[in-house]
Amino acid sequence: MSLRYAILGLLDLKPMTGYDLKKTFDNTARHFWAADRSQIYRTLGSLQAEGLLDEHIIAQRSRPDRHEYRLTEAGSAELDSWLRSPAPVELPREAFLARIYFAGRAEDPRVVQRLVEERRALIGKRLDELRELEAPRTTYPERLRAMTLRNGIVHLEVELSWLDELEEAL
Amino acid sequence: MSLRYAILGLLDLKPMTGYDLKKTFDNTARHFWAADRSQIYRTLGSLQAEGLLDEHIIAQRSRPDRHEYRLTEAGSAELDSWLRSPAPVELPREAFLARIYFAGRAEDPRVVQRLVEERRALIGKRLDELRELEAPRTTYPERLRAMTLRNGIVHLEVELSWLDELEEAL
DNA sequence: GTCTACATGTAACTCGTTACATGATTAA
DNA sequence: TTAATCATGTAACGAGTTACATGTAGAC
Repeated sequence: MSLRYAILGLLDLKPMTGYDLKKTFDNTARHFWAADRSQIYRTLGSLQAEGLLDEHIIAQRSRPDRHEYRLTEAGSAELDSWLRSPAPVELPREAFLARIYFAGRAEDPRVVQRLVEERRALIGKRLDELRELEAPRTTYPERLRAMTLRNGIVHLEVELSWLDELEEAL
Repeated sequence: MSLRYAILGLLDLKPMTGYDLKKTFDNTARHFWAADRSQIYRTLGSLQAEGLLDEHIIAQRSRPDRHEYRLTEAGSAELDSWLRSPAPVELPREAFLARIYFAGRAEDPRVVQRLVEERRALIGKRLDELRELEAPRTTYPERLRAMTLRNGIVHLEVELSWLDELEEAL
């Protein structure tokens, strides 16, 4: 359950509302974590119930109130201990590779060709998106964040060259 | 829900029991799909209820009966239509990258160093495991399957070189 | 007049994980 | 005698998705 920690981490950078968090995930953290709005609100509720976040409500005219959250001391300690704990092994679940693995039963090679073309377009689009996220890398935290983006980029690049290899191998 | 289709795909290659499927996922499909035993049994039940699988029970002496499943016509058609349908976009959830992204708040650089070392060991081990799965690539279906393995290998390799880059960048 | 941004959430469902439960055979 | 392999599953929980529900302000 890393969404908890991703939220703590983002709120450590800057106090925010659920709405702001959703935008931040979509805009600047999308290369390593996808978060659903409904799950963000739910998780904010439980983090607050555990005393890891403080909420304060800011009234606005002609707009819904902002419910802004910030880390408590306990939240900050929880984030630290997570950072120092070993990262769990991720288990692969790649629906695209699953299709390729089983595509041999379709004798028509166009089945694979279509999958490959769709994939190439999708990956290319993602690559463009990530390249637009380029951020400064002067301070240490900035360099770390930039390197996670670099991670996404190198994986997408290698995926594209693997797609070329796949087409040649057929 | 691709586990359904991964199971249909594997049973198309060869009729099997839940137990056999678990071994097959762990031994030969682990580079693209991780499957849990309890979920395999549950999914076999629902696929059979939908008429996509036939079960036949083989009695054994001094061992539990084998419940062997094979594709029905409907199951075979379902697998085909999945192969031809566009693959959904995968949403990233990388707990390791999340740690790196937020690790800047720990001023001690050893926090990152330890994460990197653990990661390098883990990725290296996975790479060795995948390299041992090397399979024939003479027929068309074999070549496709071999290429999915190749996909796992190139991603692990690029991850290792990114780890080097990360250490240098700090 | 239509779309986007702002801002909140709940309910129901599906998918995946962990823990529980059983028991014989064979190889080291 | 201990561990691995064979073989079945259920119950409860946790994580993630989809659909539902509401309303204003400002830009084009």
